[in-house]
This record gives sequence, structure tokens and C-alpha cells, in this order.
Amino acid sequence: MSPPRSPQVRPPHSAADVELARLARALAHPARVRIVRLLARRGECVCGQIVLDLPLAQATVSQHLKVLKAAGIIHGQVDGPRVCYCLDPKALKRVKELIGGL
Amino acid sequence: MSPPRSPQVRPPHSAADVELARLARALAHPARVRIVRLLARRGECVCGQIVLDLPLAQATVSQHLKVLKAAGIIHGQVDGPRVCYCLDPKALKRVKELIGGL
DNA sequence: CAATGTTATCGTGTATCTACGATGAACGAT
DNA sequence: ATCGTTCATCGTAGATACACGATAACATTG
Repeated sequence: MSPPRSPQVRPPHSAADVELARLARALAHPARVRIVRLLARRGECVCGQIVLDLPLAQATVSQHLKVLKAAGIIHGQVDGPRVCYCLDPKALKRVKELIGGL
Repeated sequence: MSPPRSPQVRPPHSAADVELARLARALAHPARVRIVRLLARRGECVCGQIVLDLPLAQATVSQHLKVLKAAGIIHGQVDGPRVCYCLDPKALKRVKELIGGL
């Protein structure tokens, strides 16, 4: 038997498209781009220092950090009462690969 | 007179941060990434063909095309009743520069 | 244990995004 | 002029994003 004839096959989005969209989404806010640049320059940074650099409330910065962390772009390491954030080089490399492939 | 002593100077986001965020935002949806890939592969494409390839309604696709166009990533050229879309290589290059600079 | 300092989360208000059907605008063909 | 085709826009519903103050969670210090 031949497979059923679909009049129009429109497959869902590919994994690569979803992945790139997810990463782009994480960078889709000036504050988050700024945090990434900050971490690139300083290597690592405690949350409080990031808050002092951005023109945003602490709660808002924490939210942006959460978005970047969920996307795997940064990692947070607890250090006593503080949390030290740093970039994930692999994730950043992946972003560059995917964007470069466009 | 010395300038007034601000307790904390937290400048607004830089132009580069805003620009990258704006471009990343345009790519922050699987359908839009997919359209970019489609145009990269085919060189150019009329709207109707894009609609046929995506699992979305025509109105939704048109909206995504508008987002990409507003970000300068694609251009649309009217050709009779059709509109032919193509990538803007300069915008794409700019995205790669900005991402590469992270 | 109490007080302090640091960060995350909650709750909330506003705005933007995403999807769609319906409608409108523009063009070519009859 | 009237179709049919193609695409954009409108209107709208539901979801998500963004910003903030308030509060909770947790570790350190006294």
C-alpha cells in the first residue's frame, strides 16, 4: 500500500531552529546582552556587582540572570551568601555556530 | 564647581547592546529562524511559498515576515500580485559580527 | 539565637507576542 | 467592471515578557 496522500506536508520546526530561537530569545534584551558582555570582560561576577552596574532593580536583574541561566548561557556558583556568575563558553560557542550557519 | 555627587551611576544600555538585542529578538522564534534558513537556501522566495512550507496560517507568516523586515534582516520586493522576499546580507553580517564579539 | 547581608521568588500591573479568522488592498486575467 | 489570486492588516484571545516592591530563603556574623 502506498502511504496516504497528504495534500500538504508542513513539518514542525526543526530542532536546530528551536534551539537557535531559544538562544536568541535569551539574548533578546539589552540588559541580558549587557550582562553577557560584563561577564566576558570580568570573567566572573557576583550578582550584587551586576545589580550595581545595571539601571534596574535587584529583582529585575535576578530575573534576567535566571533567563540566561535557563538558556545555559551562564552558570551561577554559590559562594557563601553570594552567587558568582560566569559565562558558559560551550553555550556561547554554540550560539556562534548556529548564527554563523545562517 | 564640581559636578553633583551621584551615589551610583548606572548608565542606560549601550547602542550596541540595544542593537544586538533587537536583532536577536527578530530571530527569537523558530518560525523566523526557519524563514531565514529557507531564504538562505533558496535565495529568494515569494510569500506564498513560505506559507506553504510553514505549519502556520498565512496571517501568522505575514506577521513573522513583518518582524524580520522591521529588523532589516529581509527585504520584500513587490512583483505583480506577489511579494518576493530575500535576505539582507549586510544585516546578517552585522548579526554575526555582534554575536561573534561576545 | 538574633541581626545582617545577599540573592531568589512571589505577586502584580502593564505591555508585548503569538496565533488565528476575517477583511481589505492591489494586481492580473477574463 | 468583475472576478480570482496574493498578500497585508485588523481585531481579538490567550500566553508570555518585563519591571518593581515586598517578602522569603539562606549563610555569615555577633
